[in-house]
Amino acid sequence: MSEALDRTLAALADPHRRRTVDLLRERPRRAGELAEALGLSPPAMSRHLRALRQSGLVEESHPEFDARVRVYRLRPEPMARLKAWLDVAEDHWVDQLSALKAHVEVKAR
Amino acid sequence: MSEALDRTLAALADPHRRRTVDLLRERPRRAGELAEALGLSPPAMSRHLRALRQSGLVEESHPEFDARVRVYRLRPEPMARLKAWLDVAEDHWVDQLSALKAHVEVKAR
DNA sequence: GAATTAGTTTCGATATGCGTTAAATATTGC
DNA sequence: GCAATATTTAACGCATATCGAAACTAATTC
Repeated sequence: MSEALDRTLAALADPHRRRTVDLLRERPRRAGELAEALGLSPPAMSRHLRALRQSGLVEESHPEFDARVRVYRLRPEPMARLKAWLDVAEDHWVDQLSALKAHVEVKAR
Repeated sequence: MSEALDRTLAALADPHRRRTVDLLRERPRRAGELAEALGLSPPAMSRHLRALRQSGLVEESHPEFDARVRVYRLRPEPMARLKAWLDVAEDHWVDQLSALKAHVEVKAR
């Protein structure tokens, strides 16, 4: 059922990958740009980008002007799914809170 | 800075722990109840619950009627923080989408 | 107070994840 | 064509996570 969610969470669990997502949230970036920003070696960065790609969080594209370069950009679905999962939880918290609130209010009279 | 977020995500990255959170979302539960529901041995469950406790996602309490039993319940803050982080991203998606939309609309004339 | 129950901790084994170095692929520039 | 650039893949070592089994703690029951 929520197999995809597990892979999303696993991908985001690594601090370097989460920072990568933070950077890609601003705009698409080149692999080398990300490596430098995170202080990672190119191989290490490449592996993280592969993990993010396999989780569906990012996608890769080659720019026209230089086919050596690979540009990564975020894909919205995984984050949207995660958000949806959290919102279910949030709804429940709201339920609990409003139930508590109602109980307190009745008691206050 | 977002050290707490990393620990939350690391805790949720394990499928058994995420399912545990799903179960605790409904209501607080005993350790043994969770172990049985997940098909985990008591030691395995205990270790997962410790990880969840250390991440701040759950808290433990002893019920009055039997001090051997340990009841676990969700704590809202970590999920709220995660939700807040996702909402920042969401805002950006909205920006990107509306920018794209505006671009398309102008072009359509 | 002996046996049972609920749960945790420890220990040893296996597996998985991450980083580094070195080599490989592909593309660009001269 | 040859050197340089951008990035990935491969091979290895190290740290960490997880599980099962056994031992342990503490509370309950009879």
